[in-house]
Amino acid sequence: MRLSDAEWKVMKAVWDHQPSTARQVLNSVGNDTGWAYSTVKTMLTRLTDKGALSSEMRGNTAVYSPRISQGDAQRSAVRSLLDRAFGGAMAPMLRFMTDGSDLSAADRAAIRDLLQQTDEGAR
Amino acid sequence: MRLSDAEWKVMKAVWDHQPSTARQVLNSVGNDTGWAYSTVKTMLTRLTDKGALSSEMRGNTAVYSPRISQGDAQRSAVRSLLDRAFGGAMAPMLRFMTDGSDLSAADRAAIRDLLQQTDEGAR
DNA sequence: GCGAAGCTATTACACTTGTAGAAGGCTGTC
DNA sequence: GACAGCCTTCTACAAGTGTAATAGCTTCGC
Repeated sequence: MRLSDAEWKVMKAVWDHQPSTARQVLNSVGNDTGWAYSTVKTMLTRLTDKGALSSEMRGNTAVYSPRISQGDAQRSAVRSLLDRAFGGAMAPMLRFMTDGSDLSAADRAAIRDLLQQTDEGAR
Repeated sequence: MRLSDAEWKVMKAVWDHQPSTARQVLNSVGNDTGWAYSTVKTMLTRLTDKGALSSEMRGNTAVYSPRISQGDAQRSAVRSLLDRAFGGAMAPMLRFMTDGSDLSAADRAAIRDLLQQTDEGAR
């Protein structure tokens, strides 16, 4: 399951608050994105068609629930980046995560040590 | 600089062998992709327009060189995934990399320990 | 019961991406 | 010097993405 940028934003809103109506999603992401209601609705429809969400009518209003977990989506996004940009090799990707990151210097040093061990182990 | 799937494949070929002609790129990726020559050429033109490659005519043949380093492209791809799918938080992303990965069990355990420290540090 | 407000479904349109064919220009070889 | 082969540039087209307007149905408050 491949999610586009806009789809990620919508999915996050639904993961955070399940189930959600279109209105609720708009309230959640609207400030950030400036989207129109109908934009959100289109996204929700497309995500439902893709199988990422399920929808159920409650009265005359559709409520949407995730059909895939955030964890699965994240896992497959990482996997896909790994394959696309790093030839599937985990270690080099970790290495890039340790530069200029949000981790503390100590954390970064620790990761770096870990990677060195990985390298030595592979040799 | 955002690279699409196909663009990544082309860029990797050029990074591996600089500078490269369209024919060389095709030889490098053609087996894998089954692309036509003109497909590669289109990609190279688009990448040049985007500023990811520079091109220079050598005789009647264009040779392409990277204008951005593989490292920079990787870094920005990681950054972008981090923002899109993990709200910019490094630790959760690392956590997903430690499940079902190519790293050895020992490596994964080590990363897990590291993350635990990160969590405690943040508390 | 009627109007406002909210909901749905349909349609649209520009841009990006993947993929390539076609037409026309050089060049090396016989 | 003509033809094969390789190169370039132009054009195309379907699918996916971002973004939304619009039209018509429902419902709640007065």
